[in-house]
Formats: sequence, structure tokens, C-alpha cells
Amino acid sequence: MENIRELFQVMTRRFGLLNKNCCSIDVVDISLVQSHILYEIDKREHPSMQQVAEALGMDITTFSRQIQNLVKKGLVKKTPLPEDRRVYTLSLTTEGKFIATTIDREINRYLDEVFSHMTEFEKETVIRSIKLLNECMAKSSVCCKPLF
Amino acid sequence: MENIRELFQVMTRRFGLLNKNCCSIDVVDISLVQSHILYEIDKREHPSMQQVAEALGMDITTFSRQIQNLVKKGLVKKTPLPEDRRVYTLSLTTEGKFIATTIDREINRYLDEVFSHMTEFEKETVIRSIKLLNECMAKSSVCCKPLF
DNA sequence: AATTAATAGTTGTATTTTGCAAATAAAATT
DNA sequence: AATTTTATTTGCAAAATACAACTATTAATT
Repeated sequence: MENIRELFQVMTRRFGLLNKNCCSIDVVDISLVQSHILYEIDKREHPSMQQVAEALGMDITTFSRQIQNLVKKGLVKKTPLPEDRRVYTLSLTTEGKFIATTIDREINRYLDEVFSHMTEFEKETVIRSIKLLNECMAKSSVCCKPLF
Repeated sequence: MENIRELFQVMTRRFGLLNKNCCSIDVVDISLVQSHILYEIDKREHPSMQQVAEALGMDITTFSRQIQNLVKKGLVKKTPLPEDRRVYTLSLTTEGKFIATTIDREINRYLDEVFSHMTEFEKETVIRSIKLLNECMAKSSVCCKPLF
């Protein structure tokens, strides 16, 4: 039996580098963490700071400063929540949305290319496998509780 | 069809957090990048600085300083290569090896737990899928050339 | 052989990122 | 009304990063 961790390590490193590369294309030029933040805000509906920071496994203070940077860059908007004025709600500006979309398109373009080396059946199998993996990781109680 | 990038993002983020958590268990307490460096040195046979830095997609100057730290901590040994005295060969000390092994065991323990939520057949399928994925990513010319 | 170019790694320096502790400010609980 | 909890921000000091310039060694060119 092959080393399973090794397989994961190679895969995630490749995907990580892809993510990194896709941050500095064209007009877009942000850091990897910033791109992850944009992604996460885009995915959710007006999440709070806490929620996004926790999802990314980031310290809230570091996160707070990163958000300040993104607000300064005009990519993120911070809106106070009327019901609870301690909380700030995050959303993407038009430009932030544009950048998130550009990065997303670029990454999907790469993934398409990768899957083009497979048969349709293999592709289906791989995708189903990753889904299953994610479900099982979510079930696991040992470690890593990012509530997807 | 589901969003493929999303699946990857969730999976790699979970695995990334796992990696991070496993750096600070018991006696072990190193940073995530340092653990990646240890892993990569352990995997190869006396790699050069360049090789490891490139594999990790790190700037060589940053890498150089990280190695200095790891040498100071007594986890890594730097040996000049006799045939080419510009080159340094990297290896783990006994303690470095111990730490790398501890982390590896911990991560595999988690992965076992994750796979325990599947049937044997599913597990086989998932592992074969990741292998296939790695092969196809290696084939791809678009992006991310870390030569595993 | 002497000179030049290329390669491997290090250091100077300035910027960015990080995270703990402490602060603020607004709920929620007593 | 007083206390506690929660969400976020700042002070600060340490760590990580990367560009440019450097040293040392080997390879290539003349």
C-alpha cells in the first residue's frame, strides 16, 4: 500500500501553488491569504468577521488587519449589523467580486485542463471521491473542525 | 454539476489545517513551513537547498534563513558537497527525524480515522482517484510545476 | 591558462504577516 | 445596575518574506 499522506501532500501542494499563481495574474495582485478571504466572503452571504476567520483557521486579530487592507484596496465592504452592533458583516465590492471571479475562472480553467487527461468516467469517479472524502473529513472528530 | 474548485478548496483547506495542528503537538513545536521543509528533506536523499526550496515554491533567500533556524534548533544538518563546494546537502538530525516521524504518524492517524468512515472499496477508489489526479496534474503544462 | 559567465547560497534591508495581551464597545446574564 | 460574555480593534514585538547586492565556486569561452 502506498503512503497516503504522501499522496495528499503532493496534491495539496500542487493545488496550493496553483492558488498562489492565480493571485498574480493580469490586473489582480493580492496575497494568497487575501485571495482565500475573498473566496470565502464570496461563498457565504454576508458572513461576520469571526465566521470567515474561523473558516480559514486564522487568528482573529490577523484577520482583522487583513480585512482592513482589503477595505483599503476597495475590494471588501464592512457593514455593521443593525441587530447587533458588535458584529460587522462582510461583502465584496464590485471590484472585489471581479477579482474573485477572475481567480475562480483561472483556477477552474486549470482544473478543466487537468481533467482533460482523463476519461469522462474517471473524472466522475475522481469528483465523487473528493466529495466522499470531504464528507468523511467533516464527520471526523479527531482534528480540523472548519465547519465548511 | 457541482463546483469543482469548491471541492478542492474544502479538501485542501482541511488538510492544511491538519498539517498546521500537527506541528504543535507534544514536544514538537515548529511552524507549518518548517514542517513542510522537514517532510521534504526526509522524503528525498540528501537534497540540495535549491531542490527543496523549489519543491516548496519558496524564495531561496527565505528558504536559506529557514534552514538556518532549523539548523540552530538542531533539526537539520547542512553538509557541503565535496564534488561541488557551492552546494549544500540537507539531511535530518536524529531529533529532526524524530519530529518528522511524529508529525507523519499523527497525520496518518487522522487519515486512517477519516477512511474508517468508508467501506474498503470506497477507500480504494478514493486513493486511486488521488493518484490519478496527481498524475494528471503532473502532465498538465498550464501551471504549477513542482517536480514532485 | 586567463577571463568571463553562470550557479549556489548568504546577507542587507525594508515590508508584510503573525499572534499574544490588552483595550473598546456592545449585547446578554445575573 | 453590575457583571460577564462576545465581537472586533490596537499595541507591540517577533517571525516571515522577497528584492537587490554580495561571496564563493564551478563551467564555458576565448
